[in-house]
Amino acid sequence: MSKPKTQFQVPRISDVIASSLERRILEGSLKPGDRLPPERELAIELGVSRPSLREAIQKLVSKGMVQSRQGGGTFVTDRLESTFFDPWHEMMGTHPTLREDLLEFRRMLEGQAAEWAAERATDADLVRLKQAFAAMNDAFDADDLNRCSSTDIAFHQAIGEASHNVLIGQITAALLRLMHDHIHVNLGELKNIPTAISLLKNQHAAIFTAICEAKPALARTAAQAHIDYVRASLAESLRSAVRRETAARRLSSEFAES
Amino acid sequence: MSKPKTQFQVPRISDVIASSLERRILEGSLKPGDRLPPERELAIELGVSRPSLREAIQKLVSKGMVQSRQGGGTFVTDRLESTFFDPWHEMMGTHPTLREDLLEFRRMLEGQAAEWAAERATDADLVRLKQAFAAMNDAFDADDLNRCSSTDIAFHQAIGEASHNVLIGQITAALLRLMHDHIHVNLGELKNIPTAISLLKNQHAAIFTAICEAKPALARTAAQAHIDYVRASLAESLRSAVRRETAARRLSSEFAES
DNA sequence: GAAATCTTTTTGGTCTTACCAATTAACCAT
DNA sequence: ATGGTTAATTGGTAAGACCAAAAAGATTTC
Repeated sequence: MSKPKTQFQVPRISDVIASSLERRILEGSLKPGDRLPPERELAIELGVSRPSLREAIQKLVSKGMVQSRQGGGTFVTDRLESTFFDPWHEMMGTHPTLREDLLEFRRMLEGQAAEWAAERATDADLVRLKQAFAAMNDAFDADDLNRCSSTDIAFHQAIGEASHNVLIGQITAALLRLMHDHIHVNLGELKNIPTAISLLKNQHAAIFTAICEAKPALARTAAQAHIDYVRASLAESLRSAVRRETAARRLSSEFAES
Repeated sequence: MSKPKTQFQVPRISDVIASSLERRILEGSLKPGDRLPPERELAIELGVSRPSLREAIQKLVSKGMVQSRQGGGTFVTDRLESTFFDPWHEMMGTHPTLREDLLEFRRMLEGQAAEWAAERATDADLVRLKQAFAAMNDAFDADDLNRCSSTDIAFHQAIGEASHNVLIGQITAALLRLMHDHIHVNLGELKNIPTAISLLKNQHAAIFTAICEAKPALARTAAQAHIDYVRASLAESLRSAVRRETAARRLSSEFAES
């Protein structure tokens, strides 16, 4: 009857699974929008039965971290975006100063991300970074605007993940998603400047090598210089565009292309 | 006509069961401390299979509304210390690294906020900052833990707004909201250290005067030193707390690490 | 007779298997 | 190519069995 012994609550296996998946999501290995492997595969991979895996998944569903559609799959919901950044999509269009704030914030965020990435990146991080870097260079060479913006985002996000700070990773991802189409437009503007492409490539390469060679201070200044250049070019590009008063037409036509 | 589109997500049966049980608990039909019927009986009574019932129960477990003991039964959580709702809250407790990441991120964020605030604060900003600063000092003197945490948040948020960057302001606010009760707990811990209160007041004062006197570099280092102190004190406080922990607690935290 | 110990029953925890339902991809006919 | 039908994929549910821990009951021991 008496049970004064401190009973170790043996962890439920569904709790272990839930924590494992939770950690994958937080660390970015499972990104918002991603689809989880099918339950049957995942159960085998984790070495547990499907009912146990389902219990774990239902825990995450009740937390709002994933959503399941019968026949479709189970998807990671992006909590940060919905929590923090939902109202900002529209603000982006209406409030022009937000752009400047965003670039300013990115200068700090990505500078810090690059610095920490140079300090903490694992071999796996460097592999991912190298792939993203190569893909981005290919896209720039191929002159494909869509691929340029998407690979550019992937590259910066890889840096954010390599910084090994959950908040840096998540917020970088959210901001980049937020800016997706803006980056697209910005790159279109920058292409009017002849030397812009090669300059951008050099800046990206500088960040990349600084991280690979584990030089934090260099990585930070390189990342900040990159943002500084983008900001300056954008300002210049906007000024000239406004002067010629043809920006609107060209922009809309480019938009229609995509 | 052939097939009506399933616009509305067909409710999972586990969700229906969970809602049903939840309702019984909230209505008082199942009081805190009560034991639920055995899973097998309950499954028959509800007309569902046991795995489905278990999925529902695990949802409630993850919400902190019930607790299960193998061989014992499933009980309605007696005290409403559940802390359910925001999943980030829970992660804050279960994932120790998130705490560290958050403090690391705040060091960058609030350092930058203080720097920019020192550069850009308007007279109106300084007035608000002064009010928040005075209120915080009053609260600390009055030894009122609730007012301490709320005024502390207000002070830091005022700095965020004085930085005149929308993203800094918004994210600072979001993170502070997220940390609200943790700040509360942290302050409680820090109060065990005799000199902590006066040290915190000095640090806040240093940030405040640096911003008022428009010394950006000083403001930044002051803000970062503040976070550094909090982080160090917390780590020390946690270490001594862990030393007092029982074997069971230590085991469960190790489980959470894995 | 009371307490400690052992055995049985209860009860949650997990696995296996099977089948249903919705979605998606593949395929084929036009 | 296009559109519709079919097949494969994938989550949703059910049933049965076995294990492990806890509680209840029976037995032994003093």
